Amino acid sequence: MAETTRQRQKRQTRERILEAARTLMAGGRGLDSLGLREVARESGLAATSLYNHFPDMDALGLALIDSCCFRLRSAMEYERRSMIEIGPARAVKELVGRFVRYLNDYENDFRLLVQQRLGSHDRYRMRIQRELQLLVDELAEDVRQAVAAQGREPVPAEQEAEAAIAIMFGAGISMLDNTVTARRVLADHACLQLEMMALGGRMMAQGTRL
Amino acid sequence: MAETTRQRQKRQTRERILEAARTLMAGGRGLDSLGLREVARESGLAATSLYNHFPDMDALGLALIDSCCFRLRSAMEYERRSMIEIGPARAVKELVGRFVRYLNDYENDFRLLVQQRLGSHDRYRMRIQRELQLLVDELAEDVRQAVAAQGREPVPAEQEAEAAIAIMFGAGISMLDNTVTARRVLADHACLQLEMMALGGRMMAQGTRL
DNA sequence: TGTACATCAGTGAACGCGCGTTCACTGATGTAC
DNA sequence: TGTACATCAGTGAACGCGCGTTCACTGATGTAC
Repeated sequence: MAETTRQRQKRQTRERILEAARTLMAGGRGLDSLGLREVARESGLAATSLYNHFPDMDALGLALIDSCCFRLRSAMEYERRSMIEIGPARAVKELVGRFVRYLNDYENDFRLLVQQRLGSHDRYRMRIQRELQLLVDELAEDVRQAVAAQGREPVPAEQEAEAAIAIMFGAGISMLDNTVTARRVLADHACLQLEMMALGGRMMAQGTRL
Repeated sequence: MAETTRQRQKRQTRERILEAARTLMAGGRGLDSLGLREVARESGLAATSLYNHFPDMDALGLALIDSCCFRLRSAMEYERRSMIEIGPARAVKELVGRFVRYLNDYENDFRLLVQQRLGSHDRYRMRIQRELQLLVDELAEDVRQAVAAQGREPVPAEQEAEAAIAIMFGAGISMLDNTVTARRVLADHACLQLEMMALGGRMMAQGTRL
């Protein structure tokens, strides 16, 4: 059944509210400091109207986080298949490049996710942790497939993926307070670090230890 | 000149205020949600008394962060010298072990630092970033010295250190929401990841690339 | 050592303000006949 | 197609509450003579 006028308008208003919240957080402000009246004002609505879309402020926050999770996944999942074929060196560059692009496009998303990953709100935290775990799992699977496709010894893929995400997120956090030029340097560093990690994984696969 | 009674009492009160703030944040609450009256109540003081110790709430927050930075550095700097002598495998274990101990002892410190690292308050953020950079620099120096002491090729120490801190902090964040048993597993993973990183560094020092 | 004065940590009342949420309402949109 | 009724997104007034900060004040501690 097609969407009625009313349903469409409601959906659009809901999106306007979320967009307003996003706008307000653009300057680096935290989700915690976001006020209901403030969001309403930015949306061009009466404060009380927000209750027609979200039962309370927590629900609004969760909706925001959900949309951030969705966009992070969309951005990072793009063209996973081709990653396996291009070889490890280019795959690392591609992975970091994708992440940097995500960061440029959705800087505030990233900030929100990392902030709330350690926030005081349990549901927010768990939602984000789950999302990050999915990211790690998928990356690990990619690594496994790529290594298998090359006929190499199986590497500790899960560990590599976990470390890779940690390294990229760490670099991402540093990037936030830096200029575009400095960001490029940080991205190069992240590439190098991921490369080291991959090389180390190969060594381990061959039984070498420190 | 010895401390007068008044000076001692003032210092003690100040410490009581900071301690109260710490206590209130113990449940995982953020610095942002901390109220002046709340801290005063927990300290057993009138709300207005806090102004005798801090010009405003921001200053209180900065003092808290300062003390957290100090304790992080103290905890991680302990016995740096011996790290160089015990060899890389044990050094990695020692490093992670030290970090886990820090996390157990000062869980709320860590939470505060990581939260405010991306907070909206510029001075807080810069203070913490500076502290983390010091940590990276020192670790890099240790790596360099250890490698030199072993007569190995110089490795990309700065990169290894940066990645190592990212990996440990990432693991630390995951640990916060986990049981003691799960924390041990996460610590083992971090050790493995650091080891991979070190092995990869050696490969690179020999000119190997992906 | 005793006295007179200065300092200043701590207090309680008061300020204006925005917070999240509730409520009864309006009026456009949707629906049943 | 027209009419009568139901739904429900959006509104404005009002709620109690705690926020950070100011101010004039008290009384113990410190200091100069």
